[in-house]
Amino acid sequence: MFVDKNLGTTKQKQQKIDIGELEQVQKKKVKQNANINPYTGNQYSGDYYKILAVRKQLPAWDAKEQLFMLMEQYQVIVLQGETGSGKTTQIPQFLLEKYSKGRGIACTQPRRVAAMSVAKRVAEEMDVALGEEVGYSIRFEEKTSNKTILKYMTDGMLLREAMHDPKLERYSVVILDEAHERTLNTDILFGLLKEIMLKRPEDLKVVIMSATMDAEKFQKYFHNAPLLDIPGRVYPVEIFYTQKPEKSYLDAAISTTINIHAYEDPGDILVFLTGEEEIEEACKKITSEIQKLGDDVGPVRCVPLYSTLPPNQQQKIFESAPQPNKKGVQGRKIVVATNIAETSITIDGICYVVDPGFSKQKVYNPRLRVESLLASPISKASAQQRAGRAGRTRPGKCYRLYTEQSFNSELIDNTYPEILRSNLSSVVLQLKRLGIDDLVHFDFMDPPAPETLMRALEQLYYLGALDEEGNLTKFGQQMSEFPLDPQLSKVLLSSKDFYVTDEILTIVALLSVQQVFQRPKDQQQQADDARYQFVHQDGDHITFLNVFKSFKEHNESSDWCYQNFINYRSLKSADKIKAQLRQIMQKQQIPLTKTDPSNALYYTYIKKALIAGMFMQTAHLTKNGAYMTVKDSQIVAIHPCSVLNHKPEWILYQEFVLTSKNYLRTVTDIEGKWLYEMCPEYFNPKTIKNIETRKEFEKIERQVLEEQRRKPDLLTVEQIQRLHKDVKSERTQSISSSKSIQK
DNA sequence: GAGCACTGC
Repeated sequence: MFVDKNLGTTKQKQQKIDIGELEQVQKKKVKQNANINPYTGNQYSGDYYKILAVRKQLPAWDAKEQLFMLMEQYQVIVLQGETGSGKTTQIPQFLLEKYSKGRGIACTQPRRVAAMSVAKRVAEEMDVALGEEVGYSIRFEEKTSNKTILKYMTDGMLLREAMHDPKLERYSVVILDEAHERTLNTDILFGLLKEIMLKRPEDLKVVIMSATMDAEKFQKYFHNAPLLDIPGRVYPVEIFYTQKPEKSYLDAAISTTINIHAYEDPGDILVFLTGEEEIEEACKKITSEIQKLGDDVGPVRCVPLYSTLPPNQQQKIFESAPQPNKKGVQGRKIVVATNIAETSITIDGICYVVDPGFSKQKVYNPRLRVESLLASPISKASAQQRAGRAGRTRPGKCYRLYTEQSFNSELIDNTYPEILRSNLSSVVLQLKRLGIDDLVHFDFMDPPAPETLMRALEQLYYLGALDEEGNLTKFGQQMSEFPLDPQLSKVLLSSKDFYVTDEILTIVALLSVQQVFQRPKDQQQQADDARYQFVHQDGDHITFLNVFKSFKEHNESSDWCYQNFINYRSLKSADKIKAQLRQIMQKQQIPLTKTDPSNALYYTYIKKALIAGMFMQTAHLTKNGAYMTVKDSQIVAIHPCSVLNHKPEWILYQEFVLTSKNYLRTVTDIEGKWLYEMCPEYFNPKTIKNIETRKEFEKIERQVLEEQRRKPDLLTVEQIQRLHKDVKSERTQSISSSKSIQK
């Protein structure tokens, strides 16, 4: 039972006692009749005993007594177990026997599917209905009830809960699973739980569960917590290295794969590459090269696997190897995948792994405020994980396309945790919201660079989420309620001042999903033609809005999407996100306001609302025809995928991508004057490095001052309000604050 | 006229 934190103390005590008594009664019952499920009071089904017999074979069962012993003595323990040990399914069930008095047990997972599928499995094992005693909680789907005592959830979800239940009082045990993955959310939870444990020494236990690497680091971080080691159940994997470094890992991967196919025993192959383009090329080459070998080698089914592949194509990796050829030579399945096959998707029957040693990784440059993707060498832990994929069903082999020496001396032990590779404005806002004021002294397992934290604080200050002292403002608190980048939260909260909440909800939702437009390689022209009908000359943001409106007019038809090269899944998910965001707006009593699309200023309002949050991401066209970002003076170009076919003097951009050049992706035509009017402090000409841009702002400054002298009361937001006499005028906080800035 | 690893609220 998850205790509602709003319950009065007496009531809470009362409830706990009741449950305690209930358990006593249940225990007696169990003694009387071992066939009764203590959680439901029903008789166990036949399946229960069958599953129980299998469960008892899992290595986790041998550790049960030791687990209880350690839990008795310590508040936090580290549990290390390989795949196949049963830790994710069994440990939480063991803990239910002792630690669910009056409160629940939470077990976090980095991914939604894992939370869902594990919950389903455990409900079966416990012989209860999913969503009753055992449930799960992920974004858009809460499958729990007031009976739920064990809840699997995404780490992000637990963090959300912490915002409204700062001591996580609903839980008696919190288990952080897959801790070695070091997701952003898990890392924040580490620090948070460390603080909460101090406040709840008697009634909170914490279990950190991880694969083999890193256990020592976790132990040390949690005040030398004890380690419980559970052996895995995996088959040995033989590792091979190359004698010399390879010139091209792609070529080497292809030829190694062909050699395995030609000379090794039957068994499927998994090849790791870095991205879509490489994977498609490799699949094509492998297939054609093997065909050239004729009937002496077996037929192959070579399938690509990456996340942006549509689900029906992803399913192909589960199809079996082709039938033997006419000479009777066995067929083989070859999966060529990104890192998605390292953690997220498990394919049975893989016996050979080809590991070139690279993956695309996010890197963050705080000085340029740019996140980019870079193909980089993997870590030892990652290489180990990849090799392990060959030993899930029988002994396997792993071919590493680098030398043993480079494995030992060049690969780092563990991939840098995400928190060291990301823009942290969202994280900082969350921490502030969780009541952590002193970020510099917050106990991060790996503290981010001070410059990254400074950048985040600075950005949040400019957005109005923090005051001069770095304290969370009321506005910042509102921003933190949204599952969005702080900049987009600001856009959304500002949209009501410009009477375009619905339009902005749509745009923000679409910006949160990937790939609105499809552009298959063999139909690029058709895709571009189809896209043309949605194009709005002001740019990509409003073009997105047009797509969504059209999608709705066509009753969310998937056929219509297919015919128009629109990603149906993305739009459906944007629709869900939009509903969730609208709900959060309503919950915070932000008025939903609107403008008639025929109003001459309709698009101006939309663009001004975008500027309200995105003003830090703007660029100015210089005389030589190149764009320069307004504040950092970086030379940039509009990405060719943008619908903008002219070069406006000022643009707002959503994303800065560093590939062959500095590109701005998702771009909209704006006016320099609006920038100055809306954020005069930020665009004060004295702060602008580039001379041309500075001179422009000086011109604008003079112009605006002149206008204000003539009509001292004229304010942008008020102008708008006058046009909306029908809408009840409401002096909100942000209107008055933008007024005070302008004076 | 270029190209998006993977998650998540």
